[in-house]
Amino acid sequence: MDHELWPSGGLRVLVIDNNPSYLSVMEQLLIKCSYKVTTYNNVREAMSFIYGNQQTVDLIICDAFFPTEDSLLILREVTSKFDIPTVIMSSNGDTRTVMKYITNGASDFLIKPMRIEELKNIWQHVFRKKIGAEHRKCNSAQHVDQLSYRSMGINQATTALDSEIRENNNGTVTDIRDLKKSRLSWTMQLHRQFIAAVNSLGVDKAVPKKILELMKVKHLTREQVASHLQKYRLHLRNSTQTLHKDDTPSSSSHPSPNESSILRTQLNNSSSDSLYIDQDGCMEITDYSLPRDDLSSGSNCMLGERNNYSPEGFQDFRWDPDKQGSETTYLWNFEAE
DNA sequence: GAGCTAATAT
DNA sequence: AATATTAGCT
Repeated sequence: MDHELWPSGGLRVLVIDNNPSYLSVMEQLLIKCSYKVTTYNNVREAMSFIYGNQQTVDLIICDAFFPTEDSLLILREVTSKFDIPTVIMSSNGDTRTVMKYITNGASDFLIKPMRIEELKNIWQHVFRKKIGAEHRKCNSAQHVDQLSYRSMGINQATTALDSEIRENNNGTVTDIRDLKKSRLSWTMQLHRQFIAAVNSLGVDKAVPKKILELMKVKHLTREQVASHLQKYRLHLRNSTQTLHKDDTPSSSSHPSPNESSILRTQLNNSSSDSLYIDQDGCMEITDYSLPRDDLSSGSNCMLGERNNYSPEGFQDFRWDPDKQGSETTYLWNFEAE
C-alpha cells in the first residue's frame, strides 16, 4: 500500500469561523501543533477554496454558525463530494446539536473554547477516513494496513482502527460510526430482518415501531423503518396488482390488495435457501422462519466491544458506502410498464 | 404521539 | 434510484 500519508509540511487544515479574532486564535494554536493552516471567515470563499484545493486539504474545522444550515451545508457537501474529514466546533454542545452534525458526517465535535490538547489530536480523523476507505476497498488487506500504520509509528491510528472498525463473524458492521455515508442502505441482510419482523408480526399488524423493536438493530430509527415499510407496501400493492392484471381488462379495478399474507419479493441475488423462483421470475419467500443471524436466535454479537449497550444481540445496520456492484442491496423490481 | 399516504427533497 | 423528510390527515 502506498501511503504518502503524512504530507511533509504537516497536515493541511482549513478553518472556517465567522469570528476573525477566533480565527487567528485557532490559527496560532494549530500552527503550534505543526499543522499548515488556511483560514476563512465566510462560507462562500471557503467553499470555493475547497473546490479548488480538494486534493490538498486534509482536514476542515468548521464553526457551527448561527444559521445552522450553513455549516450543515458545508458538512454535507464536503463529506459527500470530497470526503474530507470535517470537525465541527461550537460553544453549544447540547446532545441534539452534536447528533445533528455527527449524523451528517462530522468526524468530530469540539466544544469551544478549544484546548490545544484537543487540536493536537484531530489529525487522527484524517487517517481514520483513509483507513476506512482502504479497509472497505480490500477487506483482505486489513493487516497490511494496520502493519503499515504501525510501522509508521502511528499508534493511535491503529488503536483507532481497532476500536472504530469492528466487524463480527457475519461481516456485519457493528457500529454506525464506522460508516461515513449518512444514508442507510437496505442490504439483503437488513431487508431480511425487516421481512422477518414484519412476518412475525403479521403483515397487517406490522407498524414501524413494532418492526423496529423486533429488528433489534442499533441506531436504526423508526423513521427509516417507516420509510422502508412504505416502500415495501407499495411494492406489495404493485406486485399483487400485476398478478391480477389482464384478467379484468376494462370493467373493474382492484385497488385493494388486502390479500393474504403471501409476500412477494424480488431479489437481485439468488443466493438464499429460503427463496425459490416462480413463473414470473420472481423470488418468493417461503421460509418465514427467522434468519439465523437476527432476532430470536441465541445469537449474541459479542466481540468484546466496549460500548456494547446491547446484551441481547442488537446489530447496527450494515450499509456499505461504496457499493458499486450493489450485490448486497435489495432491489425493488417494479413493472417497467 | 403514532400511523398512514402522497408529495417532495436529497 | 433509493432513502429521508414533510404535510395533512385519522
